[in-house]
Amino acid sequence: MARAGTRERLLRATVATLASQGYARTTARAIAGTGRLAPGVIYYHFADLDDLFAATARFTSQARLERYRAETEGVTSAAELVRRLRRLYAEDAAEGHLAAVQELVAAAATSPRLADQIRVETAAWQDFAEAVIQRLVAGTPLAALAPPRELATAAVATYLGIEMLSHLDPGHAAPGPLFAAAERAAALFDSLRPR
Amino acid sequence: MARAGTRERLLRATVATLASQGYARTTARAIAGTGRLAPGVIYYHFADLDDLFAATARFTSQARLERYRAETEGVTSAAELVRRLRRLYAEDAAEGHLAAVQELVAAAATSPRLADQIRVETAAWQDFAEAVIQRLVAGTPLAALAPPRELATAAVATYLGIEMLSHLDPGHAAPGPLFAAAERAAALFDSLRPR
Amino acid sequence: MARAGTRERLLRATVATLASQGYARTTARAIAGTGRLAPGVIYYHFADLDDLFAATARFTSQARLERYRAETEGVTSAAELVRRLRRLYAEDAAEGHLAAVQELVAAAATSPRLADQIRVETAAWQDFAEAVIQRLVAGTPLAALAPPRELATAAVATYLGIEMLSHLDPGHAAPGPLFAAAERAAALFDSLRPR
Amino acid sequence: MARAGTRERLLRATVATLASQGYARTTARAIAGTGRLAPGVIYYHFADLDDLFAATARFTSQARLERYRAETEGVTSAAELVRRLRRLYAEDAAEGHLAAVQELVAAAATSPRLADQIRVETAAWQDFAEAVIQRLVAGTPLAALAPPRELATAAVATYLGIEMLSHLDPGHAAPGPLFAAAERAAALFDSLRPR
DNA sequence: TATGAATGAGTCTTCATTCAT
DNA sequence: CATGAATGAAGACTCATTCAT
Repeated sequence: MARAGTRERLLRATVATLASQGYARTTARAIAGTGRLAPGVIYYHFADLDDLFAATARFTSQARLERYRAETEGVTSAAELVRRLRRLYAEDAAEGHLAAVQELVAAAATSPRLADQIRVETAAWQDFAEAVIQRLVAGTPLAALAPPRELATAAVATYLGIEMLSHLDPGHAAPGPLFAAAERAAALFDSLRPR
Repeated sequence: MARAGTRERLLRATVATLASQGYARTTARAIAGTGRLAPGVIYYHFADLDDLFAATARFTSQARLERYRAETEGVTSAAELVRRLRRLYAEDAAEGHLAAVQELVAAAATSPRLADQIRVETAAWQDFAEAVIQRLVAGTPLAALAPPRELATAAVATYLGIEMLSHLDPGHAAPGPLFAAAERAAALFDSLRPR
Repeated sequence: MARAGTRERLLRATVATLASQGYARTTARAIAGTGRLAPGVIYYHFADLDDLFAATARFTSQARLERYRAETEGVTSAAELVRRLRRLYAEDAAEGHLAAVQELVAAAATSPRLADQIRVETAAWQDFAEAVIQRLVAGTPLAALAPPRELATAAVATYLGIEMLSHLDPGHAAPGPLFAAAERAAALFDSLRPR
Repeated sequence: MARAGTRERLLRATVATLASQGYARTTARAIAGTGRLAPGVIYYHFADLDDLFAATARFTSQARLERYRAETEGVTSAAELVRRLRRLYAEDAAEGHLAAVQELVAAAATSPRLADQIRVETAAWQDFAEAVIQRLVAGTPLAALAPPRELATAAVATYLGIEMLSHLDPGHAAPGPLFAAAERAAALFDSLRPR
């Protein structure tokens, strides 16, 4: 029963378990429990846990990247961009996407296979960030002093780092003031920009 | 004499093992092996592994913070600051400090005790970053649009995020261009600053 | 048509898998894989794996015994007999018959059902061996000092034992010199025999 | 407690379990149960089950070979030799030595490591058998028609094969008549021998 | 204090078997 | 008849922790 879709159920269960329990407790049993499946199914669809983790990295990263692309398409104002990112970040936090990614990055320390997959995904995110930054910065003096590629790397790093910090905090209070400050800076940036 | 020595040997062995093997493989046996000690000793100096990890977080964080304070004392030029941070970051990478911290943060997902300790340590780092930023930004227009507390949070987040990214990369190539770009931006910032 | 075909394909696949992978790795999936069938079919033709193993023992034993009977029919010279056995043994080795039987005997330790079947088969082989020996020994002094029934048991035991030894040897070198020595002894025996 | 000797207890428990349950049921849990030990100890003394099996092959083979050497030392009469072997075989059967070896040989199909060890042991037994045969046959016409090395191989093969057959038989009746027939043949051989 | 053997719970993984299609 | 996804019970192995020495 529920023949089709088991694979995706496993992927979603893995994201949810990583986000709520952390990597060390994301065992085969825990994942199966979250998805209300028998532990054995995992090995019917994936070679081993490593394989499942790599597939999960790909799955969750691509789904979110799709969403980020759709939401930021055509945005040219920095302030508007920050507002959209704030909403997307809230979605990420709610769905556990960022928390899961962070755990996967930690798990990658033990698994070269997973590290490879995550490198591929972060590269896609850096490309995305670079394209967005390019759109904003083109024709401004900022372009000269801060090359888009490096800004993109810093942006992805900061995004991940903020999630790390906010997960240590029971109130998850960190991102709020940060986005607020970013919005003020973005508004200033927009006002200085030539049209 | 040997008493104090064993405790510290355990702490150093834990940092080294976390950095080289990752959290999941930092077992009691692995730590003891790194420090050339019997696994049993751990329980003479620490209540359990959780306790050892919390103590390690404190130990390595405070030692590095001490060093960062000493190296950045009295620096008022942004460019000089970036140059010093670059050297300190290289030290961190060599000693495995940042890698160990990153693994501890991941481990904190499973251990509230460890999460508490790490929250204390990151707060200390944010205070330090805030003080340094205050020194640089005081009396410049930047102070208005980017409040030092938020900048400090962003700085710590970025530092941790960069380590995450660079650990995924076999060549650990990420930080180089980033520091170079930061140095150029810092020089520009210095030139715009009133004396 | 396809009905009978599938059953026999399963039997052949079981022999091949036993010979190449050993009993412990002759799983339902492995057998199905060898025969390019779905694992589920096994249970349409056999009650369970035990039943399949018992049927395989019967199948391969009877097919080979048929062949041994045909090839040794009418042979009265010991030397000629050894030459024929040597060829038959080479066939067994090539087809994996003996290797499969050896694995089935080991598996019989766990399954009384299979042990029963194998006992039936080895009894048939001892009867065959006894008949052949009877033909050779009749009217010679050997008949007195070595009763055919015991010689037959020893012959079957040695055959199985040689296969065990030769399977341990990567070069499978054991049987060659043994058959050569047996041929010399058989020639001597023939020369001493009254006509 | 019982600090020393745990290793040997494991080896003896492995022999006993192999003999009574067969290879497929000689699990870590079963071995530990037989030796009244926790399953975990196995991995404190051996790398894995493969390692334990290889060590068991060596242990039981060498202990028995020692005994065979002592019991056959100085025996020059074939009839006396067969009588001694009969007693030794009865010991083997009682202690499960031969049954264990047979299961180990079957297990070797899956483990190259174990196959290597068993090859070493069977070689030692063939050397032993060759030396004994040499003593008996020296100076008789048999030496010419049946080279000792090949006779030794055949003897070891037959010994293993008899054990296989007798294990299939619930009454273990096979060896009795065989040894009786061998004794008669040996007496005849002795009477024909020059002194 | 220090050692290292021992324990037992828990992890990943495999596999015979069933069953909806 | 055939398929192949799903189940659940083991199995091998690891590891934090304890404890006699």
